[in-house]
Amino acid sequence: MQDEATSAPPPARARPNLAAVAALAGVSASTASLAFSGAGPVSATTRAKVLAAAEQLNYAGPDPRAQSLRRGRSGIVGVVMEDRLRDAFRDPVNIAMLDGISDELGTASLGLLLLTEPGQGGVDLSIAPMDAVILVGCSTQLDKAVVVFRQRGIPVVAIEAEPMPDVLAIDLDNRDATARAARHVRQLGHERVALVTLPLEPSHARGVLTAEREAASTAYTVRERIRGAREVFPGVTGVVASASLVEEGLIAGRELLSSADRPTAIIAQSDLLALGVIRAAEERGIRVPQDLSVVGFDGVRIEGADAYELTTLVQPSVAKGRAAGRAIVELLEGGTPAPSGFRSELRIGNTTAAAPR
Amino acid sequence: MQDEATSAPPPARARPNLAAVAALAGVSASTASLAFSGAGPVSATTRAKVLAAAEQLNYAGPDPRAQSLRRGRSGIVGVVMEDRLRDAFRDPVNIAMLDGISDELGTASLGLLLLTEPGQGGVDLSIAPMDAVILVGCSTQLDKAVVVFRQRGIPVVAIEAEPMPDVLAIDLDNRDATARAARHVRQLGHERVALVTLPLEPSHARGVLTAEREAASTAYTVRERIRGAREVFPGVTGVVASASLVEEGLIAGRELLSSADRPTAIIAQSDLLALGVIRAAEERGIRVPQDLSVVGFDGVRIEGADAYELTTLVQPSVAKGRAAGRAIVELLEGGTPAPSGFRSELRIGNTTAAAPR
DNA sequence: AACAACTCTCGAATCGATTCGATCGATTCG
DNA sequence: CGAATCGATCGAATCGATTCGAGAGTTGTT
Repeated sequence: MQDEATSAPPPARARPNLAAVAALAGVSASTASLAFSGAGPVSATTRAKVLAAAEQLNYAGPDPRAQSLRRGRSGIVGVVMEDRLRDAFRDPVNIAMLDGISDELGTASLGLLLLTEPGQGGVDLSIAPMDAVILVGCSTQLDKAVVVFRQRGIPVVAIEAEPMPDVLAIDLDNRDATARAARHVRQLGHERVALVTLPLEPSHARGVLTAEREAASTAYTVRERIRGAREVFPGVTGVVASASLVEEGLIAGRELLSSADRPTAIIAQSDLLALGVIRAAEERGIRVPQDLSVVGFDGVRIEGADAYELTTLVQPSVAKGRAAGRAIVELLEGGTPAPSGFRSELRIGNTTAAAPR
Repeated sequence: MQDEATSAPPPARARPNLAAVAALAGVSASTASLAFSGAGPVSATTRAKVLAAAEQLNYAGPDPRAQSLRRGRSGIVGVVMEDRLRDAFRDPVNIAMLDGISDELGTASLGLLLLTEPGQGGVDLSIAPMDAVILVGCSTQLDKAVVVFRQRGIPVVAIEAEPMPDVLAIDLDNRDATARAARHVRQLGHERVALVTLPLEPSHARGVLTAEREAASTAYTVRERIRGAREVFPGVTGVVASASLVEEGLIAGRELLSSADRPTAIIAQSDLLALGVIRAAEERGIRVPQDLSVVGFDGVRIEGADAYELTTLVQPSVAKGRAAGRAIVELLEGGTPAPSGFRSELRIGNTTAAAPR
């Protein structure tokens, strides 16, 4: 690299392109393209010539980037998760959903680009070459990004998000389901009830669930579930966890169970949190369900929770993901899929019982 | 859509492009480009004019697909996982690694395209517009894909894979670490030892670990760990699990512990498998560690394993991922990062003890 | 006043492929 | 035997931006 620029730069063996292959094969670029894509009549001999030339030049096939531009499709679907990956993937419910998504996308030969909400230093959401986007439990903070998607004509599907114009919703009965669980608890005679919620803010701050925080929050699912609980226990409140983890449920449980008139029932917004609460109870010698009833959400199987069969709301996570993936595929094919809503089912286990007197 | 093709097709309001914006702003396309990218001197007034025109036309900014082609970069890094996502993400060790990867990639504004091995109906590995690829614990089945990557000049980093030319290796001391664990077991006086391995084949078939299967396998990590165990217990064998799951460890454990002269120590290839083995022991009233010693691999924290502190090989998963991500970034910047190797550390817990006599 | 230096803008080439319509021979049909 | 048909191939336009070198206009120096 230190010699002067000579008139003829060293061959530098640039990567071959379709034109080079075509030239070597003695055909036009259009024919060579046809030979690779198979979209058009090409004689067997010509195709063979082209492939031979490609081999000779060490050509790997049409450049995906150029194809993207020309076809206006990159074959990539963005999946935007609210949390840091490390948090999101720790909850089996998210994995199940992602699995559903990837299943459907894979069938349609679409790649899955993992993205996290902006402000976290990740990729600028609007800069990636995506054909469509799936928003997973995202806050309304994404408004700006959604506007860009709309401008670009990129279809957007949102799983459990605040309804937005031009965004196809895949919803879950968060509110109603929680209300059903709450009614179950009330029928058992509980009156002192507390919540353990998922994070309310992007900062994932722990702490008491205050009216201000609640009002300021943009976390749709969390608020819906709180509302559901309030339908049955109007003034109910509780604490906010910083992630859906057993460890976090433990911390929340300790806080709730340390007070003098501790609750007799705790409604947690995920099974992991619920399990943590149970651990906190065990620590203090509080028996579940005799002294404390605990309700979860999700209906995932958790290793190590063998002693209990959690009373929880079983949600169809994989189906949810699958519906989102399916919707994306239909949208990309020009169809107009209908929004869908999924129902959770209250599964009564052995972690809820009549209130102690 | 049913009317005849008229001479003048309806305006159809095509999405605006940079040229349209430039025209409206009364500047050239090149100037408009500069105004957006900021890579060149543009007067404030001109920039304002361009941005105003963009707003008026509802232009969302330069098309990422076109940028990819022109720049020769898409900003996307593929991460190829061996398993179905549902399996891969169930093991915290993989999540941790992915977290390390995404951390480094995010810092460099690179997107993370999740891919699975071919033959699973997913995206054709060589068809996605990627700038680089990370292979995670992949079998040598990927040879063909790697060839294509090389032809395309796409750098490849492989985590715990069979060494391949032109592929940067991020390695773990699987063999040596397992040997160390095995020595620990031998020092405790164990002689009847069995293995519970991770899947040997892409089919993820369960069953006995036979010499034939082993020889035919392309699962590098699994074989290395087996070899490590053999350094200490030359003829040792065992059973193959179909995934890294507690449930699978349970199945494997049942099989191993049902035989008349059951092993006094079991070396499992993951902590999840080890925990499953312990559960199998509990089922049969076999005490750990008094009657049975169990060793794991990974050093992950597992919910529900509180009763035991697993003797295991703690591996730096996040660091491994981070190293891979870092290497990718360097490679894309034209650097030549060195391959790296990570060491696992034997952490002795309370699941191993002197062999029963 | 002439020249250098600097700032801003533009034209044209380029990235690598796809695709539509036209062309050209060869075959088939009436 | 002329015309219609069909298959194979090619040319040229297009996708949407980036970038290099050149040119125009302005300011500063001696």
